[in-house]
Amino acid sequence: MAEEFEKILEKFKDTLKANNLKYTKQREAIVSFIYNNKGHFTPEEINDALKEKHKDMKIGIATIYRTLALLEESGMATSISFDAQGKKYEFGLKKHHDHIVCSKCGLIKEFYDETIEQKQNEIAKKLNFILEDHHMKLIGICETCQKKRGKN
Amino acid sequence: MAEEFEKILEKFKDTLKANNLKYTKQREAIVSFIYNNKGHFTPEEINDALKEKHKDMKIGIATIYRTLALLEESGMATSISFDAQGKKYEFGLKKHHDHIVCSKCGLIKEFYDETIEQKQNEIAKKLNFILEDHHMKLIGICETCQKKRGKN
DNA sequence: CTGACTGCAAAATCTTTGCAAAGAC
DNA sequence: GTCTTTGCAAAGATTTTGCAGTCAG
Repeated sequence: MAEEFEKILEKFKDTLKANNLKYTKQREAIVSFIYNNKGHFTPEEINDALKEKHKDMKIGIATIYRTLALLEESGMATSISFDAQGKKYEFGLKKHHDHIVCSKCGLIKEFYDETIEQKQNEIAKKLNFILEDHHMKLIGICETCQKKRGKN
Repeated sequence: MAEEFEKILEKFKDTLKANNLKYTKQREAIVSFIYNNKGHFTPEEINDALKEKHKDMKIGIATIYRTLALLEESGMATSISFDAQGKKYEFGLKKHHDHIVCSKCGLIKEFYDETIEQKQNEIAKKLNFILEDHHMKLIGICETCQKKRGKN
């Protein structure tokens, strides 16, 4: 696992170098945070977490946005808005997966289904699209919220 | 088709009545626009279109937002953000469907696939969620953009 | 009439940008 | 040294809210 992160970092450095960009503490911290906290964050959450974690390092929300945009452009992270209002994104370095979100508590779980992936390809072909990517989000009520129903 | 719209309007009026809300020109115009222009709009696009279409009627962006929220709450319309940055929503009164979006020109096509729908139910069950809804978005390059590749 | 609705403009959010200082190479 | 990055604060963009007048029931 540790070596996987090394590979990620290498790829990140290569991308930077290839584009005449610089490797900075802040950028490393952001990539590292995203990698090590596989989850779903808003830019602000990342900002707060890094401020907390690296008290010595200066970090600003603008840098988060800029780095996130950079990562997304280079395909190393993806953003998905889970809620039209809430503006919650996912930035992840993981391999492909889809999401199911609890409409009560916001819990997000991930899954992967081969059948669906194949079907998606068929559909794209039928509609004459070259498929590049996809996002799927299921919305439901999670186990916990089913039990304590009546609340929220 | 015309009678379908009548039914929609009836349902809308019923919902309003049931909640002690009023049936106004503005609300009708918005519902009507959404119904008759089955497509994908930003609130601002709806606002502009209505200003253009009903020059006599006053309409403000706040009303659009308020009505859209109302429609969404009552399940008569849904919003999906197609782009984390772009904040583009869909508000539709149609029956369920999913989307494929062209990454070059933004063209949106719709589709429906029974196999995927079934799989989604299975997945939700396996993860102990009660499935309520889902959104799926495929991203690719449409036929037109494939032909004029090199551009953007 | 009464209470909900509307437009407007101001406020609240969220994201991007300009700029001078700091840092990577 | 040179050119990119950074943080900050200001600017933009998007969405929500407060309010007094207007309108539906």
